[in-house]
Amino acid sequence: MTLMTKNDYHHGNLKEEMLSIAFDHIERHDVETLTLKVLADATGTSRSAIYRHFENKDALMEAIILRGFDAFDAAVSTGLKETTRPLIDRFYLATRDYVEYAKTHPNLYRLLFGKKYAYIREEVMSLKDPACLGFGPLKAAIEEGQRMGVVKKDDSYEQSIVILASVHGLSMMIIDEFREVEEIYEPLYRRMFESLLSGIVSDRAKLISTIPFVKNLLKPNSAE
Amino acid sequence: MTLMTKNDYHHGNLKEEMLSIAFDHIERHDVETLTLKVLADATGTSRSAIYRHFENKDALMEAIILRGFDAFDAAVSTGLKETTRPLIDRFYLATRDYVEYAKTHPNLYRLLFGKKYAYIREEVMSLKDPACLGFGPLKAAIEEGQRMGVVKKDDSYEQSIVILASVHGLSMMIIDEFREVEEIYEPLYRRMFESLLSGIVSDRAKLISTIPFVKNLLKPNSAE
DNA sequence: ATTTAATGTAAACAATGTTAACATAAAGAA
DNA sequence: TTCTTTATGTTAACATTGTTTACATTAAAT
Repeated sequence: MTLMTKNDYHHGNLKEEMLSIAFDHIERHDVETLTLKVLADATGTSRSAIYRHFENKDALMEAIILRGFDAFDAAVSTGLKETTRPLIDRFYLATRDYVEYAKTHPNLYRLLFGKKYAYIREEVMSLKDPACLGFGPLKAAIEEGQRMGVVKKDDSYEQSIVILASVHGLSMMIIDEFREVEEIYEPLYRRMFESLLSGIVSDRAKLISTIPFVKNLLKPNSAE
Repeated sequence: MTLMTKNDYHHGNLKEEMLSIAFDHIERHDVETLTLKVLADATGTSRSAIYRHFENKDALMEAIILRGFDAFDAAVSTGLKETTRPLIDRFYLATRDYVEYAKTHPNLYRLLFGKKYAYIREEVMSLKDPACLGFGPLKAAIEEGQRMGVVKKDDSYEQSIVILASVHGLSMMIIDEFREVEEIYEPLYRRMFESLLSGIVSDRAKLISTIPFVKNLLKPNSAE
Protein backbone atom coordinates (compact mmCIF):
# COMPACT_ATOMS: atom_id res chain seq x y z
CA MET A 1 0.00 0.00 0.00
CA THR A 2 1.22 3.43 -0.86
CA LEU A 3 1.81 5.91 1.89
CA MET A 4 0.71 9.49 1.47
CA THR A 5 3.85 10.84 3.11
CA LYS A 6 5.85 13.15 0.96
CA ASN A 7 9.10 11.34 0.62
CA ASP A 8 10.94 14.12 -1.14
CA TYR A 9 12.03 11.45 -3.57
CA HIS A 10 9.18 9.35 -4.86
CA HIS A 11 6.39 11.74 -5.49
CA GLY A 12 3.33 9.53 -5.24
CA ASN A 13 1.29 10.23 -8.32
CA LEU A 14 3.42 12.48 -10.39
CA LYS A 15 1.78 11.47 -13.63
CA GLU A 16 -1.67 12.62 -12.62
CA GLU A 17 -0.34 15.77 -11.02
CA MET A 18 1.67 16.71 -14.07
CA LEU A 19 -1.34 16.14 -16.26
CA SER A 20 -3.64 18.31 -14.21
CA ILE A 21 -1.04 21.03 -13.74
CA ALA A 22 -0.30 21.06 -17.44
CA PHE A 23 -3.99 21.12 -18.26
CA ASP A 24 -4.60 24.02 -15.91
CA HIS A 25 -1.60 25.89 -17.20
CA ILE A 26 -2.84 25.66 -20.75
CA GLU A 27 -6.26 26.93 -19.83
CA ARG A 28 -5.02 29.76 -17.64
CA HIS A 29 -1.98 30.78 -19.61
CA ASP A 30 -0.80 29.64 -22.98
CA VAL A 31 0.39 26.44 -24.54
CA GLU A 32 3.59 28.19 -25.61
CA THR A 33 4.66 28.82 -22.05
CA LEU A 34 4.04 25.25 -20.92
CA THR A 35 7.61 24.00 -20.75
CA LEU A 36 9.10 21.01 -19.01
CA LYS A 37 10.85 23.32 -16.58
CA VAL A 38 7.56 24.95 -15.63
CA LEU A 39 6.13 21.51 -15.06
CA ALA A 40 9.14 20.37 -13.09
CA ASP A 41 9.10 23.44 -10.86
CA ALA A 42 5.38 23.20 -10.26
CA THR A 43 5.65 19.59 -9.16
CA GLY A 44 8.93 20.02 -7.33
CA THR A 45 10.72 17.56 -9.56
CA SER A 46 13.27 17.73 -12.33
CA ARG A 47 12.82 18.23 -16.03
CA SER A 48 13.60 14.65 -16.88
CA ALA A 49 11.17 13.14 -14.38
CA ILE A 50 8.40 13.42 -16.94
CA TYR A 51 10.04 10.75 -19.06
CA ARG A 52 9.19 8.10 -16.46
CA HIS A 53 5.50 8.70 -17.16
CA PHE A 54 5.34 9.91 -20.75
CA GLU A 55 7.43 8.91 -23.69
CA ASN A 56 8.08 12.56 -24.46
CA LYS A 57 6.44 15.95 -24.31
CA ASP A 58 4.16 15.17 -27.22
CA ALA A 59 2.82 12.14 -25.37
CA LEU A 60 1.92 14.42 -22.47
CA MET A 61 0.21 16.78 -24.87
CA GLU A 62 -1.75 13.91 -26.30
CA ALA A 63 -2.99 12.96 -22.86
CA ILE A 64 -3.99 16.56 -22.23
CA ILE A 65 -5.82 16.70 -25.52
CA LEU A 66 -7.71 13.49 -24.82
CA ARG A 67 -8.81 14.97 -21.52
CA GLY A 68 -9.70 18.18 -23.31
CA PHE A 69 -11.91 16.41 -25.81
CA ASP A 70 -13.84 14.76 -23.01
CA ALA A 71 -14.47 18.13 -21.40
CA PHE A 72 -15.39 19.76 -24.69
CA ASP A 73 -17.64 16.92 -25.71
CA ALA A 74 -19.49 17.00 -22.41
CA ALA A 75 -20.02 20.75 -22.60
CA VAL A 76 -21.24 20.78 -26.17
CA SER A 77 -23.38 17.68 -26.39
CA THR A 78 -25.58 18.40 -23.38
CA GLY A 79 -27.76 20.81 -25.27
CA LEU A 80 -28.35 18.42 -28.12
CA LYS A 81 -29.17 15.53 -25.83
CA GLU A 82 -32.05 17.15 -23.99
CA THR A 83 -34.56 15.33 -26.12
CA THR A 84 -37.51 16.84 -24.30
CA ARG A 85 -36.71 20.22 -25.78
CA PRO A 86 -37.95 21.20 -29.22
CA LEU A 87 -35.57 20.31 -32.03
CA ILE A 88 -34.77 23.87 -32.93
CA ASP A 89 -33.95 24.74 -29.35
CA ARG A 90 -31.51 21.88 -29.09
CA PHE A 91 -29.86 23.12 -32.24
CA TYR A 92 -29.67 26.62 -30.86
CA LEU A 93 -28.24 25.53 -27.53
CA ALA A 94 -25.65 23.25 -29.08
CA THR A 95 -24.22 25.86 -31.39
CA ARG A 96 -24.37 28.49 -28.67
CA ASP A 97 -22.61 26.21 -26.18
CA TYR A 98 -20.01 25.45 -28.80
CA VAL A 99 -19.04 29.08 -29.26
CA GLU A 100 -19.33 29.70 -25.56
CA TYR A 101 -16.94 26.89 -24.74
CA ALA A 102 -14.40 28.14 -27.24
CA LYS A 103 -14.67 31.62 -25.79
CA THR A 104 -14.19 30.47 -22.20
CA HIS A 105 -11.46 27.94 -23.04
CA PRO A 106 -9.56 29.59 -25.90
CA ASN A 107 -6.21 27.89 -25.37
CA LEU A 108 -7.73 24.47 -25.07
CA TYR A 109 -9.98 24.97 -28.06
CA ARG A 110 -7.06 26.05 -30.20
CA LEU A 111 -5.16 23.00 -29.07
CA LEU A 112 -8.02 20.62 -29.81
CA PHE A 113 -8.83 21.95 -33.26
CA GLY A 114 -5.56 23.36 -34.46
CA LYS A 115 -3.33 21.67 -36.98
CA LYS A 116 -0.45 20.60 -34.78
CA TYR A 117 -2.17 17.66 -33.12
CA ALA A 118 -4.68 16.98 -35.86
CA TYR A 119 -3.78 13.30 -35.82
CA ILE A 120 -5.10 12.99 -32.28
CA ARG A 121 -8.32 14.70 -33.23
CA GLU A 122 -8.77 12.29 -36.09
CA GLU A 123 -8.10 9.39 -33.77
CA VAL A 124 -10.60 10.62 -31.22
CA MET A 125 -13.19 11.30 -33.88
CA SER A 126 -12.89 7.88 -35.49
CA LEU A 127 -13.00 6.31 -32.05
CA LYS A 128 -16.02 8.03 -30.63
CA ASP A 129 -17.60 8.75 -33.97
CA PRO A 130 -20.29 9.50 -34.65
CA ALA A 131 -21.47 10.38 -31.18
CA CYS A 132 -18.93 13.01 -30.31
CA LEU A 133 -17.77 16.57 -30.70
CA GLY A 134 -21.24 17.75 -31.40
CA PHE A 135 -21.01 16.40 -34.88
CA GLY A 136 -22.87 13.14 -34.37
CA PRO A 137 -25.73 14.63 -32.40
CA LEU A 138 -25.91 17.56 -34.78
CA LYS A 139 -26.23 15.30 -37.79
CA ALA A 140 -28.84 13.21 -35.99
CA ALA A 141 -30.82 16.33 -35.15
CA ILE A 142 -30.75 17.43 -38.77
CA GLU A 143 -31.98 14.04 -39.92
CA GLU A 144 -34.72 14.19 -37.34
CA GLY A 145 -35.70 17.53 -38.80
CA GLN A 146 -35.75 16.05 -42.27
CA ARG A 147 -38.10 13.29 -41.16
CA MET A 148 -40.33 15.91 -39.55
CA GLY A 149 -40.36 17.79 -42.84
CA VAL A 150 -38.87 20.99 -41.42
CA VAL A 151 -35.33 20.61 -42.77
CA LYS A 152 -34.38 20.48 -46.42
CA LYS A 153 -33.90 16.91 -47.56
CA ASP A 154 -30.27 17.29 -48.58
CA ASP A 155 -27.08 15.51 -47.63
CA SER A 156 -27.21 15.73 -43.85
CA TYR A 157 -23.48 15.11 -43.62
CA GLU A 158 -22.69 18.17 -45.66
CA GLN A 159 -25.34 20.22 -43.93
CA SER A 160 -23.75 19.40 -40.59
CA ILE A 161 -20.25 20.27 -41.68
CA VAL A 162 -21.30 23.63 -43.07
CA ILE A 163 -22.81 24.47 -39.71
CA LEU A 164 -19.75 23.25 -37.84
CA ALA A 165 -17.42 25.19 -40.13
CA SER A 166 -19.37 28.39 -39.58
CA VAL A 167 -19.41 28.00 -35.85
CA HIS A 168 -15.77 27.01 -35.84
CA GLY A 169 -14.90 30.12 -37.81
CA LEU A 170 -16.74 32.40 -35.46
CA SER A 171 -15.10 30.68 -32.49
CA MET A 172 -11.65 31.04 -33.96
CA MET A 173 -12.11 34.70 -34.72
CA ILE A 174 -13.31 35.29 -31.19
CA ILE A 175 -10.33 33.60 -29.57
CA ASP A 176 -7.65 34.55 -32.08
CA GLU A 177 -7.78 38.21 -31.27
CA PHE A 178 -10.10 39.52 -33.94
CA ARG A 179 -11.17 42.12 -31.47
CA GLU A 180 -13.96 43.53 -33.61
CA VAL A 181 -15.51 40.08 -33.53
CA GLU A 182 -14.88 39.31 -29.90
CA GLU A 183 -16.43 42.57 -28.78
CA ILE A 184 -19.81 41.86 -30.33
CA TYR A 185 -19.77 38.12 -30.48
CA GLU A 186 -23.29 37.66 -29.11
CA PRO A 187 -25.16 39.52 -31.82
CA LEU A 188 -22.81 37.96 -34.32
CA TYR A 189 -23.62 34.51 -33.08
CA ARG A 190 -27.36 35.19 -33.24
CA ARG A 191 -27.04 36.51 -36.75
CA MET A 192 -25.05 33.48 -37.78
CA PHE A 193 -27.60 31.18 -36.23
CA GLU A 194 -30.32 32.92 -38.17
CA SER A 195 -28.34 32.49 -41.37
CA LEU A 196 -27.65 28.82 -40.73
CA LEU A 197 -31.32 28.33 -40.04
CA SER A 198 -32.28 29.93 -43.33
CA GLY A 199 -29.86 27.57 -44.97
CA ILE A 200 -31.39 24.31 -43.83
CA VAL A 201 -34.98 24.99 -42.85
CA SER A 202 -37.63 24.18 -45.42
CA ASP A 203 -40.74 25.03 -43.42
CA ARG A 204 -40.48 27.65 -40.73
CA ALA A 205 -44.11 27.41 -39.82
CA LYS A 206 -43.77 23.90 -38.48
CA LEU A 207 -41.05 24.84 -36.02
CA ILE A 208 -41.75 25.69 -32.41
CA SER A 209 -39.47 27.01 -29.74
CA THR A 210 -39.51 27.95 -26.07
CA ILE A 211 -36.53 30.27 -26.33
CA PRO A 212 -37.55 33.91 -26.80
CA PHE A 213 -34.87 34.76 -29.33
CA VAL A 214 -35.57 31.69 -31.43
CA LYS A 215 -39.31 32.18 -31.11
CA ASN A 216 -38.87 35.66 -32.45
CA LEU A 217 -36.83 34.40 -35.36
CA LEU A 218 -39.62 32.09 -36.40
CA LYS A 219 -42.24 34.78 -36.63
CA PRO A 220 -43.42 35.00 -40.26
CA ASN A 221 -42.81 38.74 -40.44
CA SER A 222 -39.22 38.40 -39.32
CA ALA A 223 -38.41 36.08 -42.19
CA GLU A 224 -37.06 37.32 -45.50
CA MET B 1 27.77 51.80 -57.38
CA THR B 2 27.35 48.26 -56.22
CA LEU B 3 29.02 45.48 -58.12
CA MET B 4 27.14 42.26 -58.78
CA THR B 5 30.22 40.15 -58.09
CA LYS B 6 29.82 37.63 -55.34
CA ASN B 7 32.35 38.74 -52.84
CA ASP B 8 32.03 35.77 -50.52
CA TYR B 9 31.83 38.32 -47.79
CA HIS B 10 29.33 41.07 -48.45
CA HIS B 11 26.37 39.40 -49.94
CA GLY B 12 24.74 42.19 -51.89
CA ASN B 13 21.12 42.21 -50.91
CA LEU B 14 20.86 39.71 -48.16
CA LYS B 15 17.77 41.28 -46.65
CA GLU B 16 15.64 40.85 -49.73
CA GLU B 17 16.98 37.37 -50.39
CA MET B 18 16.29 36.25 -46.84
CA LEU B 19 12.78 37.61 -47.07
CA SER B 20 11.96 35.86 -50.29
CA ILE B 21 13.57 32.60 -49.23
CA ALA B 22 11.74 32.68 -45.93
CA PHE B 23 8.49 33.50 -47.68
CA ASP B 24 8.94 30.62 -50.11
CA HIS B 25 9.91 28.25 -47.37
CA ILE B 26 6.76 29.02 -45.44
CA GLU B 27 4.57 28.46 -48.46
CA ARG B 28 6.29 25.25 -49.57
CA HIS B 29 7.04 23.75 -46.20
CA ASP B 30 5.97 24.86 -42.78
CA VAL B 31 6.52 27.83 -40.55
CA GLU B 32 7.81 25.50 -37.82
CA THR B 33 10.75 24.39 -39.92
CA LEU B 34 11.78 27.91 -40.84
CA THR B 35 14.79 28.33 -38.60
CA LEU B 36 17.65 30.78 -38.69
CA LYS B 37 19.99 27.97 -39.64
CA VAL B 38 17.82 27.05 -42.61
CA LEU B 39 17.88 30.66 -43.66
CA ALA B 40 21.61 30.94 -43.14
CA ASP B 41 22.37 27.82 -45.15
CA ALA B 42 20.05 28.84 -47.96
CA THR B 43 21.73 32.22 -48.30
CA GLY B 44 25.22 30.93 -47.64
CA THR B 45 25.65 33.11 -44.57
CA SER B 46 25.69 32.58 -40.84
CA ARG B 47 22.86 32.44 -38.36
CA SER B 48 23.65 35.81 -36.89
CA ALA B 49 23.83 37.64 -40.22
CA ILE B 50 20.09 38.17 -40.08
CA TYR B 51 20.49 40.56 -37.16
CA ARG B 52 22.12 43.12 -39.44
CA HIS B 53 18.82 43.42 -41.33
CA PHE B 54 16.14 42.54 -38.81
CA GLU B 55 15.97 43.25 -35.14
CA ASN B 56 15.17 39.61 -34.45
CA LYS B 57 13.33 36.67 -35.93
CA ASP B 58 9.94 38.16 -35.12
CA ALA B 59 10.81 41.26 -37.12
CA LEU B 60 11.55 39.03 -40.09
CA MET B 61 8.23 37.27 -39.58
CA GLU B 62 6.48 40.62 -39.51
CA ALA B 63 8.00 41.55 -42.84
CA ILE B 64 6.90 38.22 -44.28
CA ILE B 65 3.40 38.73 -42.97
CA LEU B 66 3.16 42.21 -44.45
CA ARG B 67 4.18 40.76 -47.79
CA GLY B 68 1.67 37.97 -47.28
CA PHE B 69 -1.18 40.36 -46.66
CA ASP B 70 -0.43 42.16 -49.90
CA ALA B 71 -0.57 38.88 -51.80
CA PHE B 72 -3.72 37.76 -50.04
CA ASP B 73 -5.41 41.08 -50.49
CA ALA B 74 -4.66 41.13 -54.18
CA ALA B 75 -5.96 37.61 -54.69
CA VAL B 76 -9.18 38.11 -52.78
CA SER B 77 -10.20 41.60 -53.75
CA THR B 78 -10.03 41.14 -57.52
CA GLY B 79 -13.36 39.39 -57.68
CA LEU B 80 -15.12 42.05 -55.69
CA LYS B 81 -13.64 44.87 -57.71
CA GLU B 82 -14.91 43.76 -61.10
CA THR B 83 -17.73 46.23 -60.96
CA THR B 84 -19.03 45.26 -64.37
CA ARG B 85 -20.14 41.92 -63.03
CA PRO B 86 -23.49 41.48 -61.31
CA LEU B 87 -23.37 42.05 -57.56
CA ILE B 88 -24.12 38.47 -56.65
CA ASP B 89 -21.38 37.18 -58.91
CA ARG B 90 -18.82 39.42 -57.28
CA PHE B 91 -19.93 38.12 -53.93
CA TYR B 92 -19.63 34.55 -55.14
CA LEU B 93 -16.20 35.06 -56.65
CA ALA B 94 -14.83 36.85 -53.63
CA THR B 95 -15.83 34.18 -51.16
CA ARG B 96 -14.72 31.44 -53.52
CA ASP B 97 -11.36 33.09 -54.10
CA TYR B 98 -10.97 33.49 -50.36
CA VAL B 99 -11.34 29.78 -49.69
CA GLU B 100 -9.29 28.95 -52.73
CA TYR B 101 -6.41 31.11 -51.58
CA ALA B 102 -6.43 29.56 -48.15
CA LYS B 103 -6.42 26.10 -49.69
CA THR B 104 -3.52 26.85 -52.01
CA HIS B 105 -1.51 28.79 -49.41
CA PRO B 106 -2.32 27.01 -46.15
CA ASN B 107 0.84 27.91 -44.27
CA LEU B 108 0.64 31.56 -45.20
CA TYR B 109 -3.05 31.77 -44.41
CA ARG B 110 -2.52 30.26 -40.98
CA LEU B 111 0.26 32.73 -40.38
CA LEU B 112 -1.82 35.72 -41.46
CA PHE B 113 -4.92 34.88 -39.48
CA GLY B 114 -3.60 32.89 -36.57
CA LYS B 115 -3.24 34.26 -33.08
CA LYS B 116 0.52 34.50 -32.81
CA TYR B 117 0.96 37.61 -34.93
CA ALA B 118 -2.52 39.02 -34.42
CA TYR B 119 -1.03 42.41 -33.57
CA ILE B 120 0.34 42.72 -37.08
CA ARG B 121 -2.99 41.81 -38.58
CA GLU B 122 -4.64 44.50 -36.49
CA GLU B 123 -2.05 46.98 -37.58
CA VAL B 124 -2.50 46.12 -41.23
CA MET B 125 -6.26 46.25 -40.93
CA SER B 126 -6.35 49.62 -39.23
CA LEU B 127 -3.87 50.92 -41.77
CA LYS B 128 -5.53 49.80 -44.96
CA ASP B 129 -9.01 49.71 -43.49
CA PRO B 130 -11.56 49.58 -44.76
CA ALA B 131 -10.41 48.68 -48.24
CA CYS B 132 -8.52 45.52 -47.50
CA LEU B 133 -8.67 41.84 -46.75
CA GLY B 134 -11.90 41.46 -48.56
CA PHE B 135 -13.71 43.00 -45.67
CA GLY B 136 -14.05 46.52 -47.00
CA PRO B 137 -15.20 45.53 -50.48
CA LEU B 138 -17.50 42.91 -49.02
CA LYS B 139 -19.19 45.41 -46.77
CA ALA B 140 -19.50 47.84 -49.65
CA ALA B 141 -21.06 45.16 -51.81
CA ILE B 142 -23.58 44.35 -49.12
CA GLU B 143 -24.52 48.00 -48.78
CA GLU B 144 -24.87 48.24 -52.51
CA GLY B 145 -27.25 45.30 -52.32
CA GLN B 146 -29.22 47.02 -49.60
CA ARG B 147 -29.64 50.13 -51.74
CA MET B 148 -30.77 47.92 -54.60
CA GLY B 149 -33.34 46.35 -52.30
CA VAL B 150 -31.99 42.81 -52.65
CA VAL B 151 -30.20 42.54 -49.30
CA LYS B 152 -31.85 42.74 -45.90
CA LYS B 153 -31.48 46.20 -44.45
CA ASP B 154 -29.55 45.16 -41.37
CA ASP B 155 -26.23 46.14 -39.88
CA SER B 156 -23.91 45.66 -42.85
CA TYR B 157 -20.90 45.47 -40.56
CA GLU B 158 -22.29 42.48 -38.75
CA GLN B 159 -23.55 40.90 -41.92
CA SER B 160 -20.05 41.10 -43.38
CA ILE B 161 -18.37 39.60 -40.35
CA VAL B 162 -20.75 36.66 -40.24
CA ILE B 163 -19.87 35.90 -43.82
CA LEU B 164 -16.18 36.29 -43.17
CA ALA B 165 -16.35 34.09 -40.09
CA SER B 166 -18.08 31.34 -42.00
CA VAL B 167 -15.64 31.44 -44.84
CA HIS B 168 -12.76 31.63 -42.41
CA GLY B 169 -14.04 28.56 -40.59
CA LEU B 170 -14.36 26.55 -43.76
CA SER B 171 -10.87 27.64 -44.81
CA MET B 172 -9.37 26.69 -41.48
CA MET B 173 -10.97 23.26 -41.49
CA ILE B 174 -9.70 22.67 -45.01
CA ILE B 175 -6.11 23.56 -44.17
CA ASP B 176 -5.96 22.26 -40.61
CA GLU B 177 -6.32 18.65 -41.60
CA PHE B 178 -10.02 18.09 -41.17
CA ARG B 179 -9.75 15.56 -43.94
CA GLU B 180 -13.48 14.95 -44.24
CA VAL B 181 -13.83 18.65 -45.03
CA GLU B 182 -10.87 18.98 -47.32
CA GLU B 183 -11.96 16.04 -49.45
CA ILE B 184 -15.30 17.57 -50.39
CA TYR B 185 -14.58 21.23 -49.96
CA GLU B 186 -16.17 22.31 -53.23
CA PRO B 187 -19.70 21.10 -52.53
CA LEU B 188 -19.26 22.33 -48.98
CA TYR B 189 -18.30 25.76 -50.19
CA ARG B 190 -21.30 25.90 -52.53
CA ARG B 191 -23.61 24.84 -49.77
CA MET B 192 -22.17 27.44 -47.46
CA PHE B 193 -22.55 30.11 -50.10
CA GLU B 194 -26.17 29.14 -50.52
CA SER B 195 -26.69 29.39 -46.79
CA LEU B 196 -24.99 32.76 -46.54
CA LEU B 197 -27.12 33.96 -49.41
CA SER B 198 -30.29 32.87 -47.66
CA GLY B 199 -29.09 34.78 -44.65
CA ILE B 200 -28.79 38.19 -46.24
CA VAL B 201 -30.92 38.21 -49.37
CA SER B 202 -34.34 39.76 -49.06
CA ASP B 203 -35.51 39.42 -52.65
CA ARG B 204 -34.11 36.59 -54.72
CA ALA B 205 -36.15 37.51 -57.77
CA LYS B 206 -34.30 40.77 -58.28
CA LEU B 207 -30.90 39.08 -58.45
CA ILE B 208 -29.27 38.14 -61.70
CA SER B 209 -26.14 36.16 -62.37
CA THR B 210 -23.98 34.96 -65.24
CA ILE B 211 -22.49 32.09 -63.31
CA PRO B 212 -24.31 28.80 -63.89
CA PHE B 213 -24.17 27.59 -60.32
CA VAL B 214 -25.37 30.91 -58.93
CA LYS B 215 -28.01 31.19 -61.62
CA ASN B 216 -29.30 27.82 -60.61
CA LEU B 217 -29.42 28.85 -56.99
CA LEU B 218 -31.64 31.78 -57.81
CA LYS B 219 -34.32 29.73 -59.55
CA PRO B 220 -37.53 30.02 -57.55
CA ASN B 221 -38.01 26.26 -57.33
CA SER B 222 -34.57 25.75 -55.85
CA ALA B 223 -35.34 28.06 -52.96
CA GLU B 224 -36.84 26.85 -49.69
C1' DA C 1 16.60 -10.29 3.16
C1' DT C 2 17.75 -9.96 -1.33
C1' DT C 3 16.55 -9.00 -5.74
C1' DT C 4 13.90 -6.52 -9.05
C1' DA C 5 11.21 -2.96 -10.82
C1' DA C 6 9.60 1.66 -10.53
C1' DT C 7 10.67 6.30 -10.17
C1' DG C 8 13.53 9.97 -9.18
C1' DT C 9 18.21 13.01 -10.15
C1' DA C 10 22.31 15.06 -12.36
C1' DA C 11 25.05 15.75 -16.28
C1' DA C 12 25.52 16.10 -20.89
C1' DC C 13 23.54 16.77 -25.97
C1' DA C 14 22.02 19.10 -29.99
C1' DA C 15 19.10 22.69 -31.71
C1' DT C 16 16.97 26.98 -30.96
C1' DG C 17 17.25 32.27 -30.85
C1' DT C 18 20.32 35.80 -29.32
C1' DT C 19 24.37 38.69 -28.11
C1' DA C 20 29.20 40.35 -27.96
C1' DA C 21 33.62 40.89 -29.88
C1' DC C 22 35.90 40.91 -33.98
C1' DA C 23 36.72 41.13 -39.39
C1' DT C 24 36.00 42.85 -43.87
C1' DA C 25 34.53 45.77 -47.32
C1' DA C 26 32.18 49.83 -49.07
C1' DA C 27 31.42 54.90 -48.75
C1' DG C 28 32.73 59.46 -47.54
C1' DA C 29 36.01 63.08 -45.93
C1' DA C 30 40.64 64.83 -45.54
C1' DT D 1 45.04 59.20 -52.64
C1' DT D 2 44.60 58.03 -47.61
C1' DC D 3 42.10 57.83 -43.47
C1' DT D 4 37.93 57.29 -41.08
C1' DT D 5 33.41 55.81 -40.63
C1' DT D 6 29.68 52.92 -41.50
C1' DA D 7 27.56 48.78 -43.15
C1' DT D 8 27.62 44.05 -43.16
C1' DG D 9 29.46 39.69 -42.28
C1' DT D 10 31.83 35.92 -38.92
C1' DT D 11 33.02 33.35 -34.78
C1' DA D 12 32.34 32.19 -30.13
C1' DA D 13 29.64 32.07 -26.38
C1' DC D 14 24.79 32.11 -23.79
C1' DA D 15 20.44 30.61 -21.98
C1' DT D 16 16.51 27.87 -22.99
C1' DT D 17 14.39 24.24 -25.21
C1' DG D 18 13.50 18.91 -25.39
C1' DT D 19 15.97 14.68 -24.79
C1' DT D 20 19.16 10.86 -23.41
C1' DT D 21 22.39 8.40 -20.43
C1' DA D 22 24.20 6.90 -16.26
C1' DC D 23 23.28 6.76 -11.65
C1' DA D 24 20.40 6.95 -7.00
C1' DT D 25 16.64 5.84 -4.18
C1' DT D 26 12.59 3.75 -2.83
C1' DA D 27 8.76 0.31 -3.32
C1' DA D 28 7.40 -4.30 -4.49
C1' DA D 29 8.16 -9.14 -5.09
C1' DT D 30 10.34 -13.36 -4.28
